[in-house]
Amino acid sequence: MSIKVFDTLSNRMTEFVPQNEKEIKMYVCGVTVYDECHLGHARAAICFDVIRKYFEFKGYNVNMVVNFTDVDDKIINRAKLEKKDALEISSKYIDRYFEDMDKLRIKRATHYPKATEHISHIIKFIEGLIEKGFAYVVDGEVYFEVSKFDEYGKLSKRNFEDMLAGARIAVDERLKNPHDFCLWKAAKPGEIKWKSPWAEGRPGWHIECSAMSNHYLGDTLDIHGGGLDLIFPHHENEIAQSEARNGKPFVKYWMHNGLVNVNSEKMSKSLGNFFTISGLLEKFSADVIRYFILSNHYRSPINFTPEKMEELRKSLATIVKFMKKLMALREEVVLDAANEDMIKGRLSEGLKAKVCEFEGKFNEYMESDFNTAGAIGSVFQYMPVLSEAILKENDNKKYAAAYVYSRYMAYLDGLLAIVDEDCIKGEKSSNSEEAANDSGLAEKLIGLLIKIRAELKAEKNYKMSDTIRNGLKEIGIILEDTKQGTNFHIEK
RNA sequence: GGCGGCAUAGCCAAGUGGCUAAGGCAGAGGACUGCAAAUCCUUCAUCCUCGGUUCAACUCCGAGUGCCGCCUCCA
Repeated sequence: MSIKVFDTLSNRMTEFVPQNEKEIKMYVCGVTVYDECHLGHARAAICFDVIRKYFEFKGYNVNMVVNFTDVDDKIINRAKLEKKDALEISSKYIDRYFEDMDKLRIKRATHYPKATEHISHIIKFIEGLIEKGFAYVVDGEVYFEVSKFDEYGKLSKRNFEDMLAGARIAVDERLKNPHDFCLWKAAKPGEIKWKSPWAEGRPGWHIECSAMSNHYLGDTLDIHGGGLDLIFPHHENEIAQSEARNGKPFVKYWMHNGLVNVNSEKMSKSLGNFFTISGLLEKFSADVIRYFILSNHYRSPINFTPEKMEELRKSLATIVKFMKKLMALREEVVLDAANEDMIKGRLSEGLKAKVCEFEGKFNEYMESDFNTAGAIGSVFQYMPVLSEAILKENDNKKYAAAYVYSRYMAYLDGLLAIVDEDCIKGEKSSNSEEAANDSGLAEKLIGLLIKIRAELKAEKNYKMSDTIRNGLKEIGIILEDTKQGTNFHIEK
């Protein structure tokens, strides 16, 4: 089955066909590195991480480029404020970016180009635009002449009259048209600057993406991604620059992720409802944050509330418990390339058909414009179905469990990264018996209390045994009686 | 003012021109338990309003209402 993607330019769902059969050229707008990354950045990163991984899962080789805007007004302002060099600021936040993204289990892109490291490409690109008559020089600065590019507005679906009606742009008398945008900006005294055929200065915002995508991926990209809020003016301007210069379609498929709201309001610094990734990671695991993002369709707006996160945490715990159950059932059997045929040979056709059904459904959702929410739904749908099927396997239960475990993990860990295999293995040790052997003093004490309580229970002294259980609960230790004994876990 | 999007159970959230409208959380009932917890099983919607197209619409079209985003830097 082919993959269908929603393309912002044509405003339609279309079948995905890359230019080269097996290689995908993908460019996603990264961040301007003047501050910490927030939940909105996380959403874009997670969405395109999964999209990229899914293409790879389908056998494509993805050449993914994510840029850093490491010079612009905001960075310069911040540098002035902190009395530092602009590049000091940007490199600090680039480091922070990678810290956050690594924690969120974002697979590294193929390239992370920085604007400041491609000044010569940018200048060359601007020169090309001037030569072709799409750009003009004013006082050492260069502007793109929007009226020269007939298709300007095709991505954001606007025209000049509509845009002038909005009239919230400051009119610069030097410009031929108020919508002309800056390609090269002259430096003010003391600002970071580079030599150019015009005044000493720095590139405008939009030009870096055109120049760097061209440098790494060529004239036409298969996919260009970014947040919905970048459609205008950023992506509109990129199209104008790239198509004006190269005379070819810039992008085959434009993909835009929806924005994040907080308590139904737009998340923004001015409203103060702003969540940084590092701040969120103190309260919620990376798995839950990813699960939050992926349980909505990537193009829809998504609303963040702490209550919802709690709800999702419980929901995700259900999946984790299922995986732990499989882990126990499979005993020591681990499916790998060497034993896969042997294991499959032992399983009934019925079980294999159910797994196949699940995978078919999961993939059907993913192939339909990366519907992760639907795909996750199918994960839940098949948990009881597969549980039952495994129990029917009689002597081969452990092989059945190993098989299902490996199939589920391919999606949950490998693709969506909402369940961490290490976490499943690690949490196994919250068993009281193991805890008693543990060197931790607290755990030894809990083990002792559990032992005392077991004796009280044997004497039917429920009043005292409940006192112990309730007392532990008050300090966040939850006891659970099972046939094998009492387990405990610590409530976060 | 211009452009675009959304409206599905108590809440969150997929989806489809006709077949049982996924799934999660919460709730209800049951099993298990000394009682709990956890777990398992069962159960819980006719899809904003009004028109139209159609043999058939929640799904397509039109109007209305409501919410949201973009039009200025923004993932």
